[in-house]
Amino acid sequence: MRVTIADMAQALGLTKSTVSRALNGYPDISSSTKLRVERMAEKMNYQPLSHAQAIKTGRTRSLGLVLQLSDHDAHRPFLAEFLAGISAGASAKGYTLTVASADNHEHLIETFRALLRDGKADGFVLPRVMSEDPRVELLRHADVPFVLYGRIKNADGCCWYDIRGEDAMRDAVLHLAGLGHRHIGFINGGTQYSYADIRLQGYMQGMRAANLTTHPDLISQNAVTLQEGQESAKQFLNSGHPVTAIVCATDVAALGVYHAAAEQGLKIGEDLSVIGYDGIQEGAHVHPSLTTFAVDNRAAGVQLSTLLVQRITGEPLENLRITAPASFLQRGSTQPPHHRT
Amino acid sequence: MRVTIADMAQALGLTKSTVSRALNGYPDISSSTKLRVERMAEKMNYQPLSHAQAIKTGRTRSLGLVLQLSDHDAHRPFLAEFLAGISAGASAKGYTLTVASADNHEHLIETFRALLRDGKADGFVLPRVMSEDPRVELLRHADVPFVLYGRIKNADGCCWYDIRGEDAMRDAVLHLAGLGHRHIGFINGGTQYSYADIRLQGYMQGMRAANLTTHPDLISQNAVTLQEGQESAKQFLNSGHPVTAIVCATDVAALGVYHAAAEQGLKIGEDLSVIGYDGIQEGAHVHPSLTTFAVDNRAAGVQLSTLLVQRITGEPLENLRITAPASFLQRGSTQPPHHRT
DNA sequence: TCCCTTGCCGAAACCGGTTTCGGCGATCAG
DNA sequence: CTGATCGCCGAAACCGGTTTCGGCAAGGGA
Repeated sequence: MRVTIADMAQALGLTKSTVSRALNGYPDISSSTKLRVERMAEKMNYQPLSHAQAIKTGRTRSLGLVLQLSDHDAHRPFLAEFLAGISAGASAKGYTLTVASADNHEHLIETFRALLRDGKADGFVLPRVMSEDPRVELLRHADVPFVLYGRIKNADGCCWYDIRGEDAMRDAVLHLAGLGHRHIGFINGGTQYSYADIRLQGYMQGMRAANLTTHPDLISQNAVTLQEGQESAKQFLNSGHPVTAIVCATDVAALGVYHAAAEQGLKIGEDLSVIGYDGIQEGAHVHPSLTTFAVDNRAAGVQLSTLLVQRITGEPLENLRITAPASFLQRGSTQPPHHRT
Repeated sequence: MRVTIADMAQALGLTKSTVSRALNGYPDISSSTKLRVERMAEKMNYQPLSHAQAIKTGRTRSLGLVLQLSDHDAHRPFLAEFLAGISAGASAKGYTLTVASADNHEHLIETFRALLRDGKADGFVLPRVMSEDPRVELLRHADVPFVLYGRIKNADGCCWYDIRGEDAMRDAVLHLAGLGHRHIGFINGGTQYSYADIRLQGYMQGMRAANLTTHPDLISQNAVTLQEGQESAKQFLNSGHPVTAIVCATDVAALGVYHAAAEQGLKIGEDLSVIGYDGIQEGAHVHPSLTTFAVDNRAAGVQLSTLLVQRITGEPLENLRITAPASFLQRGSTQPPHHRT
C-alpha cells in the first residue's frame, strides 16, 4: 500500500494540514517541525500522489510534448535521443512526460487544448520552433509555461535552450577559408523554421570575416531532404560560379551534395568540400566521412526539461535562456581546394 | 472554466452521484435518465477529470511506455513511427501516453514501479520483447495490464500484437529458391529477443519447404549492428560453402552484407542476393536497393495501444492476440544466381 | 497587570469525482 | 388490504491531498 499523508500525520502526531504545509514550505510552520516532517517523509518514503494534488492545485507534475506527424521524417533522426533526454531530466525533477501526437495543423492546437483542459501537462516542450509558431501564440496567450528547442524573434514569455547554429556556420566558413577555399556556397534548411535565418546569418558573418564575397546563386533555401540538397548542389555546380566548397545547414542536405558530386564525377573532399550540421550517424559512414557540427540531442532534452520545470515553478524568464555550441567534427569531406592528399 | 459533475447535476436537476453512476453504467439507473445524462454530457462537453477519478479508482486513463536507453540505437529507426501510432491509438480511446526512460537494467524495473506506485499508467506497452523478459515477470506478478510488441513462450497474462516474422523469413527463402538459389544462409538478430527464435524457425521451415539443406556454417546469430552483419557475411563467404544468397533477420545486418560483398568484390544481386527485414529507409537508397519485408510500425503502435486499452477495461486475454504479415518489397538485391540482367 | 501581537498548529471546508447505504414510491403476491 | 420486493434515486461518506480560518500560548509593550 501507498503511504498517505494521513499515515504521515499519525506517525508524527500532527494533522494532515500541518504535514502538507510543512512539505510545501508554508511560513507558519516552525523550522523544527518542518525538519521533523521532512525526515519522516524520507524515512517513510512518502511522496504525495500527484493526482490528488492536481485536483486542488491544477498541477500534476508532468511535462507535455506534442509531436507533429506531418514532419515525422524530420523527427526521426533525433527523436530517440531527444526523448530520452527529456524524460531523464523530467524524472530527475520528479516530473513525468506525457507525449501526444497530431496529424495535421488544426489537430495540433486542438491537442494542446485537450491536454491543458484535462490537466495532463503543466507545461510543454516545443521542438522544431518555427518563426511564426502557432504553438507559441497559443501557449503565450493561455499563459501556460513552455520552453523552446530553438530561439525566436518575439521573445515574450519564451525561454529556450538552443545550439548556436550561427557560430557553427560561421566557423564552417572560417574552417574552409582557412583551407584556402574562396568560393563557398550555402544550402539552408526550411525557412519556416527559426533556425534557418540564424544559420544564414552565421554563414554571412563568416564570409564577411573571411573577406569573401557571397553570391545569391550560391545560396539556396529550403533544402530539407537529401534530394533537395542534391538539387541545390547541382544548381551551384551548374551556375557558372567556381564553387569549391559548400556549407550545409543540415547533414541530410550535405549527403545530397555527395550525390550531386557523384553525378558530376567530382570527388568529395578533393574536388568539392562539404560541411554539414547535426551529426547524424550516416555522416560517419559515407566516404569520405562528413565533416560536421554535432548536436547532442540528449543533452538538449535534459536541459529543456530542466528549464521547463524551473519555468513552471516560477523562475523568472531571464534566467532561462541558454545556448550552447555545437561540437566540430573534422572528418574527410573538407580538404584544401584543388589538392590531392 | 471546466464543466464539473456538479454543473451537470445542477443542469439536470439530479445529484452528483446519479450523474456519476449514469455515466459509469451502473444498473440502478433508469435507461431514460441515463440517456438524459449522456445527452447532457454531450451537450455540455463534459469529460470527467481523470485525476479526480484516479484518486478513488486508481486509474488515470493513461498508458505507459518505458524506453531502455541501453539499446536506444535499436529504437532509433522505428521510434518516431511507433510512438506516433501509440499516441494516436491511445487518444482515440481517450487515453494519454506517459513516456519514461531507464538507463540501465536495475533502473528499468524501478521505473516501472515508480510509475505504478504513483498511478501514472494503467498499463504498459512493451516493445522489443525478450525471451526472458524481466518486465513481463514484474507486471505479470503485479497483475498490471500490459501488451507486447512481439510474442513470448509463456503466454500467461500476455496479449500481443506482432508481425509474423517467421512467415517473412520462410517467404524470403522461397523467393530465393524460386529464383534458383540453392545455398542460402541466414543471419539472425539478437538471440535475447523473442523474435530471433521465431525468425530462425521461419528460415528453417522455408528451407525444408524448398527441399534445401541448411548448414550450421551458414547460420549466424546475434548480428544486431551493421558491422556484425558484415562480419557474419564475411564468415559465410570464407566458409568454403558456395553461398549465393543470404536472408537477414534485420535490415541493418543486410546492409552489413553489402559491405562484406564490396570487400570481396562481389556485386549484390548479381553475385550475392540479400533479403532483409524491417523496411528501414536506408534500404531504399543503397544500390542496388534492398529487397526486404517492411513493417508498419505506426500501425503496430495503433494496434498495441488499442489492445492495451481493451485489456485494461477487462477484455479477456484470448481475444487480444493479433499477428499480421509483413509486406514484401521486391527490389534490386535479389536476382537469380550467376546470371546478369 | 493587561492587552495586543505573533508564532504555530488544529479543525474543517474544499477540490471533483466514486461508491455505499438507505429510503421512497410503485408493483406484486397473498 | 397488507406486506414484501423491486426499481430508482438522494444523502453522505470517502479518496488523498490543499487551503482557509480560527484559536491557543508565549512574548512584548505600555
